[in-house]
Amino acid sequence: LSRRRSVRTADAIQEAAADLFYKHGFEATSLRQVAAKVGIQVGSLYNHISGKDVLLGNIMIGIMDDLLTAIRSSIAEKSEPAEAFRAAIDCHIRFHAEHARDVFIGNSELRSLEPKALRQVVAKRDEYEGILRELIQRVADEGHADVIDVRLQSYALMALGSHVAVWYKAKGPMSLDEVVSAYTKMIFRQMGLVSAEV
Amino acid sequence: LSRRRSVRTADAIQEAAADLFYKHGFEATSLRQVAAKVGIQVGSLYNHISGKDVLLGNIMIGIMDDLLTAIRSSIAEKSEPAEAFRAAIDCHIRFHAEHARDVFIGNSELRSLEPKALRQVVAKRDEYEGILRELIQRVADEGHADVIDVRLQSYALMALGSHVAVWYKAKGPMSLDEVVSAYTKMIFRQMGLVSAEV
Amino acid sequence: LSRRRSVRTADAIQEAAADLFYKHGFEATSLRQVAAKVGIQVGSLYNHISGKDVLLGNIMIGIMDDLLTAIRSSIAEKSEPAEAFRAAIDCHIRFHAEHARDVFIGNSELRSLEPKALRQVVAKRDEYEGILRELIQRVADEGHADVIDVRLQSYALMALGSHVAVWYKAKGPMSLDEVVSAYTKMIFRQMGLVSAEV
Amino acid sequence: LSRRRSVRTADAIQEAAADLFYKHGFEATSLRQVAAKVGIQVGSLYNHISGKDVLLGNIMIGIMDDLLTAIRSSIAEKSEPAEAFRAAIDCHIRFHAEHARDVFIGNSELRSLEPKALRQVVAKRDEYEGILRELIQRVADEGHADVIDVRLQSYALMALGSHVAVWYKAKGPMSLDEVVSAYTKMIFRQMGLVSAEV
DNA sequence: CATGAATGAGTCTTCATTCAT
DNA sequence: AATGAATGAAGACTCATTCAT
Repeated sequence: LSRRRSVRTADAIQEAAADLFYKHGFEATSLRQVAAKVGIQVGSLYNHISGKDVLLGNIMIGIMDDLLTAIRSSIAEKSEPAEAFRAAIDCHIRFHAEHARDVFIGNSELRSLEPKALRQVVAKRDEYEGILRELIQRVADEGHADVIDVRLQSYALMALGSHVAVWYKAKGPMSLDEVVSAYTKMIFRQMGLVSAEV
Repeated sequence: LSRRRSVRTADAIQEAAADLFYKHGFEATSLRQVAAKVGIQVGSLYNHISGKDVLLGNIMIGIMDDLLTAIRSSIAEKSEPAEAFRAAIDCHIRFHAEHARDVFIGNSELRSLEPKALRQVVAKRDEYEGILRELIQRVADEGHADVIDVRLQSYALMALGSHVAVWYKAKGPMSLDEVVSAYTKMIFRQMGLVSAEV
Repeated sequence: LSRRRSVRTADAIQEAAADLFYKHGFEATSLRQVAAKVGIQVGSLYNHISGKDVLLGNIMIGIMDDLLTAIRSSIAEKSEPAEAFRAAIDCHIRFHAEHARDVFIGNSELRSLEPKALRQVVAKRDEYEGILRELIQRVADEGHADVIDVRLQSYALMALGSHVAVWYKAKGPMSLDEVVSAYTKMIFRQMGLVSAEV
Repeated sequence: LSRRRSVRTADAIQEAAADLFYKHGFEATSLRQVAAKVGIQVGSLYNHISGKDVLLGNIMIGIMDDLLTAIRSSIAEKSEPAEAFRAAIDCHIRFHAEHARDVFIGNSELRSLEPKALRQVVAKRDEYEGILRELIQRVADEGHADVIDVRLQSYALMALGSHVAVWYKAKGPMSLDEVVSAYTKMIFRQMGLVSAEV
């Protein structure tokens, strides 16, 4: 059926657009480039998307959904706060390293979003940060950690994630596991948590 | 003298452009907007700049120079590694918090730079990171710190700086001194440095 | 039968197109709008029409045919010139008032017709005006009227018809009968005809 | 100075646009055509106009202003109602015959106007009709005329004007004076006015 | 120095039309 | 018959840049 083909084209458009938005930025990317990358004419794009803004919006919302899904499932069955926190950090660093492109777009193209999509994305972003913050709080409440400032601590976590996405390369000198392990130690220390405990 | 006026106009253009690049991004900013903000016509811009790219290049190089000057003078007369490191962190966080606009541009518009300017900016950026890394290394060598990975540690520092620039507001709930102090503590812990020692 | 359904769809397309051409004009109406109004997809239109121009041509030719049929049957069995003329005016005003949409399209979209259809429509239009002109001439020849200029008089008649179509609303303050009666009087006076005579 | 040149270009654009809107209609006219007719590039148009709609709006408002100015000055110093009415009709027919292009645009492109310009044009149009209607009313009040319906009578006048614009050609068989004289007689008769009286 | 008209390439988007399913 | 993806041309409009005044 052509139904499948259509879906494939729509996906290809999102993929191509994400690649180009990553490389050149949303504003600097023309739909001509997107169409060329997909292998269709510019006008044909409009059989699958309703406009350039919406395309960006969908991509960014999709990214945030993936991120939320990942973090939620990572902590799903951990009842111990410290255990959940460790799992969350693992997921957090790993996701950012493995989805560098998407993470970068998610961080840098917020200002190109139309108001409505912006609100949605910001809401999801707040939700994500809320999850991290609650985990930090719970670890602190349990008495295992000596958190200086929960808000700042969550910011620091977000910062590390975004930054890993910038420099980490799969073919670089450190394996992803090593990176995750090193960052985990650093974060634990930051919070006055003794790594061994967890 | 009209010489002065000219200089003032040229500066006003850089200021206006930086504001707009920050708010809307380089690609999304038109020289018409810049001219309007300065209060002149588009054509008149070309009496002061030679093109849009060069304008961006100058802004970014200027930012990097300011940053380098700041960090250098902060550690100028500190002979003790730990003392110098503490001063550098203080400067690093403070600069990023106080120059949010410039820092943001410096991080997000690299890809809009023409090759030549890009090389210059990247060189300065590498230089800056080199300074941080050397400080970390020296502190580690002295034996006061237990650094997990020097490179990662410098990355983490850079990440925190960029991120502070995003969220810190002069009128927010924390004073700049408090922010600096908290971040300093967190970084010291990360490195296994006992704050009290320094 | 699907034969009937097909005819019904074809008619619905003409109806929808006429509505839209009336409201927005031929050039400003897209086939997408037409299809949407009918409740089918754009591509499906081409099972019933062969193109946008032809659609317009058919509509306009249909309108002219209706008009010609109406005027002819209105004067069919009137042998007295004055009687026939009165009947024709009645029909003329009434038709224009009752078919405002079609009349408006017929007047305003001539320039959007392709040459061939244009010739056809203009021929029918000339034919219609010829009928009016002949009636005027006959009334004048009979000596009952004092026509200043037959051509101008026929133009005036055409003008009134087109204009009635613009302002007359079925739910307005005057009934159609009143409008017809008033216009008839005015035209008779214009021609120096005493209304009572006829 | 270039000031004059600029004004001339701006005028040339309005002229060219009016010609093309007349010939092909607003929707069917592209700014490319307008620019080509003026002898500049499409983009250059935007140094003089702010958009296609505004261009149309300015043209139509200009037309209505001209028409209002003409009718007002035609009746300026006539104190006798019948005399003023005769002068108004003269002006009305003459203006419509001599400004066929503008009148046609004024009548046919109302639906292409943006709401704001539409309101302005409709207001001016109402004002014009109001003037005609008041003249008719005054003639009727004076007792010289037997007007069947003032509103209809004013409509009829408007209709004749629009229609004259359609068929009258300066090089046609009738001189403009003859046309005006014939129409005047016809209108007087319509209103039961004895031409000789005035 | 400032102006503003002109340029020409480029932007997103819409459209009538075709065609395989 | 109906669908919907694809096409290619065209639309209005914006932009960085140039240059005569």
